[in-house]
Amino acid sequence: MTTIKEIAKLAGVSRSTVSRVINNDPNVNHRTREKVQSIIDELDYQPNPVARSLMGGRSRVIGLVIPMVFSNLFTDPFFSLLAQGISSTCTTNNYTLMLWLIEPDYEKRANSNILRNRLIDGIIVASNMIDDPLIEGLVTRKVPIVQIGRNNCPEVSSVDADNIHGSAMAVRHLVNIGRKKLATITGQMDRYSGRDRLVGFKRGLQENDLPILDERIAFGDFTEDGGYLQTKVLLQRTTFDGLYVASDMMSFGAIRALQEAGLRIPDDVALVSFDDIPASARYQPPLTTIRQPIHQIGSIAAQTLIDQLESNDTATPRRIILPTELIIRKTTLQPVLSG
Amino acid sequence: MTTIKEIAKLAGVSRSTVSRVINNDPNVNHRTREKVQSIIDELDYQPNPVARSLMGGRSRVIGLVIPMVFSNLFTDPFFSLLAQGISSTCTTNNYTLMLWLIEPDYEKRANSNILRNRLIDGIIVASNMIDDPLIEGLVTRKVPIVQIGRNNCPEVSSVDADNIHGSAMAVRHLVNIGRKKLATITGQMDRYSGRDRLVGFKRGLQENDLPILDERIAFGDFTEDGGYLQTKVLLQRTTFDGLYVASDMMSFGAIRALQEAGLRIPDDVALVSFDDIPASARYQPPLTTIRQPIHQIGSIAAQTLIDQLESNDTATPRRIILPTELIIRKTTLQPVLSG
DNA sequence: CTGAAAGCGCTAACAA
DNA sequence: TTGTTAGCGCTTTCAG
Repeated sequence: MTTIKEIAKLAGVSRSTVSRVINNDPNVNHRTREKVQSIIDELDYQPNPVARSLMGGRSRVIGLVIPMVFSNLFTDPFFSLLAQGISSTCTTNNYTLMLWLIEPDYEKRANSNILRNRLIDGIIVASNMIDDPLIEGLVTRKVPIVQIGRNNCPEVSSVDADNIHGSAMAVRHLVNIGRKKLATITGQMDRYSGRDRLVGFKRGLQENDLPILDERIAFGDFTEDGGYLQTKVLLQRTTFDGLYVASDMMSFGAIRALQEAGLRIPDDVALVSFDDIPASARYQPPLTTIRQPIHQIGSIAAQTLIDQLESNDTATPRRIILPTELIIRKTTLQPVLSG
Repeated sequence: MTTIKEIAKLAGVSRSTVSRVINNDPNVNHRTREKVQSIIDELDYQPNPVARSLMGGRSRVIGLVIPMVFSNLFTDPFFSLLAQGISSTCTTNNYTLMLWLIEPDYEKRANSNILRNRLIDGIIVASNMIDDPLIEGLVTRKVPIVQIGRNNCPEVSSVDADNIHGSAMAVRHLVNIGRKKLATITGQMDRYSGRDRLVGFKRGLQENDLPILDERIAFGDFTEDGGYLQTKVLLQRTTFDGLYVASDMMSFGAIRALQEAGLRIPDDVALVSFDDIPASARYQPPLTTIRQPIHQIGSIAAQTLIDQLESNDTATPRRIILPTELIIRKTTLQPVLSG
């Protein structure tokens, strides 16, 4: 492999000078710079990032941590889309990506590995856990960090979908098509995504002057089985003609439960769910969903981190919230125009 | 951060001795080893992989390269499952993962970055392109490599699903349920996965004494639109009561075309497709598929690479082929028992 | 403006 | 069995 030494020899200068050329140090003679540069170009030389980061300099490597809570990832392309968005931005900016997929069983070990890693310049953590110990550890060690999802650390940058407005939008849609008795199945309450989607549901009810009834709120866990179970609970406990489900996966279970109860969708119960995963695009009955821009979230997260690194300003956190989109798939009901 | 120097000082030995303890060099006194080890444990010290790899030693970092040909990855959890399998094995063996998702537009640039990377000990490439230039470059530079998918380089290790047998199995199933006029839609012929699935289809026909008719072979491209188009082509050109589609995504398009032609599935045309992506599990009509063990492929690929690295034997390639599974989802037809 | 020298954390060859 | 020394490729003082 070509090293700085060879370039120096060929150019007839010292290694320091070559280093200066590489790093755009202004203190280099015009002619010297050109000569060195031409040899660098000719040999297609690039400095060894490993040596650079050993110096404590920038390695141009950033980390991506995705906790694999439950096995959602098996069916949910969240990870693919996110990684794609991040990777794409990294490529554009000449960064490489270090990936950790954390399995619950190995969480502690993985976290300690990540914290001990000396290579990365910064890290993106896709965590929606409230008070994630990894985030706290990273903050303590002053690793530049961008979180995917919301957090309560004011010093941590974050990029998140607008769960609250998205959920309120779902309610608005159900009201628009004439539904008044709305129920919801939530995600876990120890995640911001779970909490915020419930907050949005309630806000949507308020905006439409509908009552918030505890009996119409069932607490799920973002899994298909959870959706099935909690729908049964709702059916026993209350009546409803509109159902907002906090994730597509749960809605698959919910639909099963509704159909078993002999209810037609959307005639008897209209449904909106959050996420818009690809499987929901082909689902029967047609699903109306709230789509989050996962790819975009990824690329913005990466860009945010890279900006912080390059500006050397990791102290000023940025908190970005991206809008969601209502995806209406053909329903058999005519929307009722309302105020 | 803790360094080997501090450990040495605290243990009252030289850095070399600490290094020997870390690397399990037998030439260390029992008592010395214990003492050093206890300090290492106490301080939760881990050697800096960056320094290690600068030495040309082992960094315990391996690369994972996934080319994002077309946008299949958006809907196909192939990537998630594969990454999961690989990541899991890495964690178990104390390796970390460097990820490159290669977008077609940036392929050359990304390849050159990968090739120039000095950090990784070895690399896993999920490429099904025939004569992939990246693979050739890596071989030239003697980077230890395991390919996901088949290849024609005898010196490269590979892990692949058994596309040939899987496809023959699909044919056998169609024959078992009484179909005799079988057609297929293939993948691209510049990929082994495309070729092998066609080979398997033909082999299946031969095994069942059915003729191989060119008019019943339509060349697709692993996309939904391709499946739709090629089914139209088949419908115009020939008749068939069984269709083997080389990927689930294509089968979604194929079903659309069949339904538009007024054909019932599986009554008029029975269908089997390769992959068994999650979306196909919920599809209507129920899909019968050939499932490839993607998660397992990933973890075996990682294990193969790590074994090669740790045994220092990167010269002896391993070629592993993993069996596929026929997933039958309720069809309305009774299987006919056959020899 | 340029070069010599030191050092990042670690391992490996050589001495003791 | 252990310590000393040199060096991986690079950047960064410090002299010149």
